[in-house]
Amino acid sequence: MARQSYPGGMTTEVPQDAAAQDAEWLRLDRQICFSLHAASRAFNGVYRAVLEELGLTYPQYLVMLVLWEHGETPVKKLGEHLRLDSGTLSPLLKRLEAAGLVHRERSTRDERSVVVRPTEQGGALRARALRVPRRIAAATGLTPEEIRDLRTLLDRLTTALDTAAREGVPDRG
Amino acid sequence: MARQSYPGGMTTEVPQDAAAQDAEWLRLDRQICFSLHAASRAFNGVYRAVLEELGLTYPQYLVMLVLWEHGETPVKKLGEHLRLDSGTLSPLLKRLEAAGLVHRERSTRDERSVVVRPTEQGGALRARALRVPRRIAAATGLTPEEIRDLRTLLDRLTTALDTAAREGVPDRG
DNA sequence: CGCAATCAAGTTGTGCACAACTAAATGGCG
DNA sequence: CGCCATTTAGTTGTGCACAACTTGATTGCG
Repeated sequence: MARQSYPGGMTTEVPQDAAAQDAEWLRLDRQICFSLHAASRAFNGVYRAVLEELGLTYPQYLVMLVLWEHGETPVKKLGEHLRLDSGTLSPLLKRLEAAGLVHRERSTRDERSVVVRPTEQGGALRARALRVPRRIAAATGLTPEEIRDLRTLLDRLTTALDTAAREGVPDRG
Repeated sequence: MARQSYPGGMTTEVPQDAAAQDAEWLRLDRQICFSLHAASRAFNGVYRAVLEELGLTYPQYLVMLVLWEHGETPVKKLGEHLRLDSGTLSPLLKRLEAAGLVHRERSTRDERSVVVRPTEQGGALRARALRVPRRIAAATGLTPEEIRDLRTLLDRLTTALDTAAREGVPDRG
């Protein structure tokens, strides 16, 4: 997995003309950075438009998707599903609760835990959300196969990146 | 481009058992949503770790990449390159200026425009940034071919999504 | 010319992401 | 039992994204 060959036939071994190669890498990095960043925000923008009529933001929609699929869920579990910590979830859930879509209640079995469940209104929203995914898929202009490929690639990417982040990113291969 | 067939052999024509299909789509949407959202944040996390020693955030790095490649650039142009508006760029540039990395000056030719250029210190930072892309690429665990494929897919995605966002996302195909 | 439309940057307000921290409950161990 | 490490939510502070708005400069047209 390590030791791959790269653009100029270069390997992760110490190259001879590192400076010139580095400059080229900087250009490539700019491109991939931009692509990913732009795609992420473009996706966000389409979801924003589609979710507007539901009164949900994109992260709020993700939370509701989990609740619709699994029902009553502790904040901790929500965080694991979504890879979000309480610093993000607490205020988000507070807003969902203020909107009357979810109910939060401290567990009696373990009073550290807070259990979140959709309210009746929150459950009813699912019916209106059902047509969202089709519209998003249409907006991507990708075939189902391409969507699947993209997802596979993204999941591999996430796993690798998370591992790298945990173990530290080496300066040289 | 429109009118694609989907999972159950369904087309964008009015389907017969829309409800059951919709429920399945909701599950798929949860998956692709999560994948993209997670990948985006995982990428961000790795950049955060690598850029920490440069004292840059990820968006600040993107700005510096543009400035290193093109030199003196008006805020407007920066925004076009990065697809960011002044509401994001103004405070970001203010922080970069406070850090001594860029200089901002109102153009004398057109006093609406503000021109940004790297300071000497900002230019010097490029040397230290040169090794960043290699480390990121290593962290992805992807081959150069896969990186290229990913970029192609992401660019197509962004174009399609931006078009859909501009033209409005249809409820039914 | 004079004025309305346009344009660039900046400001304000809302929401998300995340690091660092606090507070309270729990569980294990001497 | 009593104490401490761990766990779970929540809070605080910083920075980004974006919509809506303000301000001031420029442009174009009657």
